[in-house]
Formats: sequence, C-alpha cells, structure tokens
Amino acid sequence: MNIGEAAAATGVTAKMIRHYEAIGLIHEAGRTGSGYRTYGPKDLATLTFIRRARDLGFSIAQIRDLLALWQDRGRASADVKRIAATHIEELTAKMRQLQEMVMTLQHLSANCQGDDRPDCPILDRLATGDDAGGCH
Amino acid sequence: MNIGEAAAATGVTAKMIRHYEAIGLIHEAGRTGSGYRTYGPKDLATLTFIRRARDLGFSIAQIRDLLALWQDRGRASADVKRIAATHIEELTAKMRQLQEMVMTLQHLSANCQGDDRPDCPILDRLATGDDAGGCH
DNA sequence: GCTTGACCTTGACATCATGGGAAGGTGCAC
DNA sequence: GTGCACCTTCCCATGATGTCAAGGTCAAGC
Repeated sequence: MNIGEAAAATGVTAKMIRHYEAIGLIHEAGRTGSGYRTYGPKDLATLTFIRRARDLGFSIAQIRDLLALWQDRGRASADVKRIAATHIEELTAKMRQLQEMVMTLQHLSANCQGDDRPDCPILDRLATGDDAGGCH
Repeated sequence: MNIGEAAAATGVTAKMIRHYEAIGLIHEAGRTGSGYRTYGPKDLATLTFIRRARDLGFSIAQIRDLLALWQDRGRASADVKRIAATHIEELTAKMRQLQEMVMTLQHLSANCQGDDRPDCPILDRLATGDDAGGCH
C-alpha cells in the first residue's frame, strides 16, 4: 500500500503522513525499490489512531505520549487519564476565553444600532475602553 | 516617545509594533535623527485600539477593517456590526467544536479506571473508534 | 515500445500572530 | 569615557497544515 492509499484509508493526508515521519511521530515507512513509501495494517492503525487523537484536539506532543502508552502493554491507565485530564483543562480554558469574548461582543453588538449612522459602541469600546451600555 | 515606552503604554510589545508597521496595519512611525521610531498620542490610541481588538479575538484582517471604519467619519455602524457578527459566529463555531471534544473526552475519561492496569477506554476509542461505555 | 495521466519523491515557501536572538548603533547617567 | 539599557534590522522558530514546483515512476491504452 503506498502513501496515497494509506492517506485515503486513514483520513490523514499524504502530506501529513510524510510530516509525521519527518518529526519522528511515526516510524520511517518501508520503501519499494524505486523509493515509494509502503504501509501495512499496523501502520494504518497508527495513522488512524493519530487522526482520531487530532480530531479530539490533542497536540502532537500529547499524541506522541499517547502512542507510547498505547504501545506499552505494561502501561497504567492512570497515565492516559492524566493526559486526557490535562487536555480537557486546556480545552475548557480556551472555551472560557472564547465565551468571554463572545459575551462582550454580543453585549456591544446589542447596543449597536447597525444603521447608516457612524455612532457605534463597538468602536467606542475599542477606542476608549469604556462601555456605553455598561451594566455593572 | 520611543517604541519601548509606547509598548509599555499600550500593552503591545515593541516586537509587534514593528510587525504591525511592516505589514501596513499602522502607518510608518516617525523617526528621530538617529533612526529611533517615535510615537505620539494618536499612535498610542491606535495601538491601544488594536490591542483591545486582539483581546476580543479579532484577526489582523478584521482589525484592518475596523481601523478603517474607525477612521472613517462617514461610516455606517452596520458595517462594524457586521464584522462583529461574523466574528461572533466564528468564535461560537470554535466553541462548539471544543465543546464536542470536551464532552467526548469527559465521557471516555469517566469510564477509565485511572489505576495501574493497562485497560483504558480512551486508548480503545483512539485505536478502534469504538466506545466501550457507549450510551446511544 | 511509446505516450499519457495519475501518482510518487523532495524541497521550498505560506499561513497566523508571536517570540527569541544575534550583531551592531544610540542615549544617558555616573 | 565607560557601562547599561535601549534601539535598529534581519533571521529563525513555533504548530499543523496547505500549495506549488520540478522531477521520477507506474500502469494502462495504443
């Protein structure tokens, strides 16, 4: 199986497969006589694992650790759970940040007429830091 | 006022001030005879505006537009509101993504013993796509 | 056997906003 | 006149991914 087929089978682009190999996230693929990379079932499983982890937002560094644990039969599930917990915290922290931005923007937007006139509490807020429709 | 003072006064690093100038987000700063950049009150206001917009998660491209509107006395507040609305949508879309990740991870994590044993639904999910503690 | 088109190879560069550092010039206080 | 803090430009790095270019390879059709 060459890289294009592996990409189609796992949902990881050929480009990223090469990249993951270059940064040492996955082993170097086998090669045909003419230099084409070849992939077996084990490689596909690893790539699929990586894609699922990326879909859950894990960083490459975290995936590196997860892969190591996955391949370690003597692992403790506590180690995996800790990585997940850390990641959940990172995600919720980001969510809170976004939430704050959204709430501020919605508040400002609600006070903006959105008409032909130039007066705009959104710009006022950015320019002065003051909130015309302040509520506390 | 030179770049270091401007940075301290606005909360934008000197590095970023130079960068914003290089990409044309702000006008080229005046220079002293020896080449030091100089900043006046107007420049500080612009930089502060940019920092507040960044704090609200606006992209440089969006800030470019906001700055143009800010400096356009004939603007329609509707234009500003539209940019904000677009941005709110982007932010909420990201939040939804994060939310989904978090929910999945919390679910998997809840089913993980987190002890010395290797069995782990988190790894199982990444490896097989199956959910041991499936609920639907 | 030759052409064609799809695929592979490496490598360089772009994104986005930001940080780090090197090498050298400037300003000011002691 | 020395030292230190600041300034200048320029280059490189991040993280994950995309794009493009120039060239090699494979398989099918003629």
